[in-house]
Amino acid sequence: MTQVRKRSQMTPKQASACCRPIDNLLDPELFRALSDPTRVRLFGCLIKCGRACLVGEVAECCSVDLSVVSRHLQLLERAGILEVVKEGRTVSYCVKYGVLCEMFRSIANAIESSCPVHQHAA
Amino acid sequence: MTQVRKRSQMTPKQASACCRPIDNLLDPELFRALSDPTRVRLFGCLIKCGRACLVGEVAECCSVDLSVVSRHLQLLERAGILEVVKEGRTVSYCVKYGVLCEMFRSIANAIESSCPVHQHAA
DNA sequence: TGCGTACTTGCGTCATAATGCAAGTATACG
DNA sequence: CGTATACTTGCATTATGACGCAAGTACGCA
Repeated sequence: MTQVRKRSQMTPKQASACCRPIDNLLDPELFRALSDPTRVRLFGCLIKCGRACLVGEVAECCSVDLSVVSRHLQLLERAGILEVVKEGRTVSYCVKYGVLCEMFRSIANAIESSCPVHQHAA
Repeated sequence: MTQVRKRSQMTPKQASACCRPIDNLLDPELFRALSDPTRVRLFGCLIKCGRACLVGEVAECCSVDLSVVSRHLQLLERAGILEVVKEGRTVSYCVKYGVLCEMFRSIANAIESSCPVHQHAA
């Protein structure tokens, strides 16, 4: 019996070697961007606002310094979940709704497809 | 016109005051658990393995000390995404697939329902 | 061209967190 | 009982990150 083991018999080390959809989806950088309460609060405001918002506007949601808000928004943009729009001396950020939805759905699907119970159903 | 503003006219501060499904879903603690590369690697192994794994087994996936792995797994368990099973002197962890799928799907749905384009369609 | 507005960046401080080693605990086994 | 196994915990070290203040930049406007 030299064939591929059933997944339930694999060691975690063996499992780590086999490539699955989940491998490219669990990005620590993305999760890190959402791991700070202040940042999540700002992000939540933007999501619910539903339009591009000025840095100064967003800063009103929180009691932290404007410079802190500026850096948080930059970080969320670098994480790929906010889009920045610079016009003259103003800077606006808006949520990349499509990217976010697709990302979270893909993660959910990938996890589901790795679930042993789901394998039975398939 | 003292009625509720259309969402596209809200300031982020006003938006922060109105309660949406997304409010209780973006949990910084959850994301923090997935914000460390080593932890994500261990978590990925468990997801792909599809069964309960011993701490020692999981440690083979990574080049870090066993004590570090032990602590990472404890943290993921406290975040609610791993389940711990203690039997005799062994300790196993397994992924809470259902919880994870539902969580990520809920986030995706909540974000989608806050998307202005989605509002048009509704 | 001088001033105000709207951010951004440099820097120091404080807090949190990742890691390894060594020691400790708890259970199984002979 | 004594010893090996399977972790867990204490502790020191080092790294990362959040924050505020102050200074800097970039643009618009009179």
